[in-house]
Amino acid sequence: MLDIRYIKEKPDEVIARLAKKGKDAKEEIGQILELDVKRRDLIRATEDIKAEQNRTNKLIPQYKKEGKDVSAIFAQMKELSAKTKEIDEQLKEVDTQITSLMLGLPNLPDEDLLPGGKENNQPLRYFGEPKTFDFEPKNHVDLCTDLGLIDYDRGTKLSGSGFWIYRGMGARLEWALLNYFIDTHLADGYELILPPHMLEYECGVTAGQFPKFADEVYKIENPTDNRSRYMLPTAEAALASLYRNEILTEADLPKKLVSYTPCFRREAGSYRSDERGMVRGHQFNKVEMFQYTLPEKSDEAFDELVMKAENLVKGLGFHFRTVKLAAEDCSASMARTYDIEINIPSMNGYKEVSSVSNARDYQARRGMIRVKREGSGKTEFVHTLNGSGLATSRILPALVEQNQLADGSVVVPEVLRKYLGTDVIRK
RNA sequence: GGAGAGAUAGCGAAGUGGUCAUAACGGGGCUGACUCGAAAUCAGUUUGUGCUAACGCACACGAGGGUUCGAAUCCCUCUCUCUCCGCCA
Repeated sequence: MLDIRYIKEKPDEVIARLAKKGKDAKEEIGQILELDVKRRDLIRATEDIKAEQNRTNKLIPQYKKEGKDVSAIFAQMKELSAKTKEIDEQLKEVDTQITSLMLGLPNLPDEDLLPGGKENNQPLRYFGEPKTFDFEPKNHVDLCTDLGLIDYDRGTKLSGSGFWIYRGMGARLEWALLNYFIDTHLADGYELILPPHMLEYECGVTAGQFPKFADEVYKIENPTDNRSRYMLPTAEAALASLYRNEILTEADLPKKLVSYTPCFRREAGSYRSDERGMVRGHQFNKVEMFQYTLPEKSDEAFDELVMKAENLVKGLGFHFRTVKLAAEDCSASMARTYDIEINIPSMNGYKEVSSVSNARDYQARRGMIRVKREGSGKTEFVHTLNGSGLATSRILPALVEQNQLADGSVVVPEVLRKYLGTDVIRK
């Protein structure tokens, strides 16, 4: 959620910045400003009457004690009460409209982002060299099938298209990756959080998925009660709500958290042909980094998260590039996002394996997550950041493709050997 | 799943229709006094949100609704917590 005071002060700037994200907010901003004036008028009107009600109300016990007639006061009170009720109803309606509009506005992109979409993404740095082969390399679907790492067919049998089964060494490789990620984060002092995999609606609102992007997540409805829950689309949705409606102290920050969860996505669109196999499914495993910081510390935290993600990819021996996303390619909640992309040989080009974002105070405003300042005692919204560290669904395909040998076996990266107990995966 | 009890400030807790929500009382935190320092003692201070240029004003007693001139207090619905029983990895 954006700061309504900022919208009021500089509406044109807000419109211009949102335009960089491809959002034409002219109409909404106009409506918000209009409703805000209306809202404040109503507040003043109802508060004046309430103050009078309170003053009058205090006279009643006094009059009764003195044995005076209170019927005139009762009549007056009744009138005032009717008036406030009427104005309060209008106010509630206006509040609902403003909230709905405010929740619909995406975050402002940082000033230094280029406008527009993917075509304006800027690679910032490259690490290593693309892998070359002196034989015809197989794609990961064939490799994983031949080596018995992934059972695509039976995954589909169990749950339909978009689901696969890790088995044997495949399952162990997956698990080894997750352990490597988590152990690295623990060594960096992050707290491991294992959250529920079903969340209530409010979590989606805070993270920024709801109300606009509700179609992207699975909804669970239980016929015996009428509560809905939503399959967790990313641990970010859980972690962003961890301190919802709480006031933290300065000493609490930064909170450095890491979660492992499966992530469930409807991915309602059609798959692109170059995303076969396990690159895009309805369920995948991800280790997610998350930070709550003081506002002035979030840039620093962002750099830390990017570096951590890069180091994980480096540790696996991948060539990668780090890309600064253009405004429109950042998701709605985020002020800035860097992607780390690796090369999957069969897919020609780079694929995102990590996405690190700074939401600034956007999520904190939606979830009322604040920090109390030590000196002034004032409360302020915290900043939230998240980054994948990492998702396995593209790492594992890339790993088997890049590390394949001519005989169809796959070399295990050094950092994973202690988890897997072998240095080569063979048939 | 069944039965019962509860939800008030960071914590414990009083308050059963107006004058104890400027939230008693207790304890905790912070500041000051005393002290070489500390403990003890004494004094002061300590919720959030909205509106306002400001003084201030309004709102919030788990959430939402209702009754009433007026609700922490009465009624309804929901959520959560605790105790006992049942079931259970």
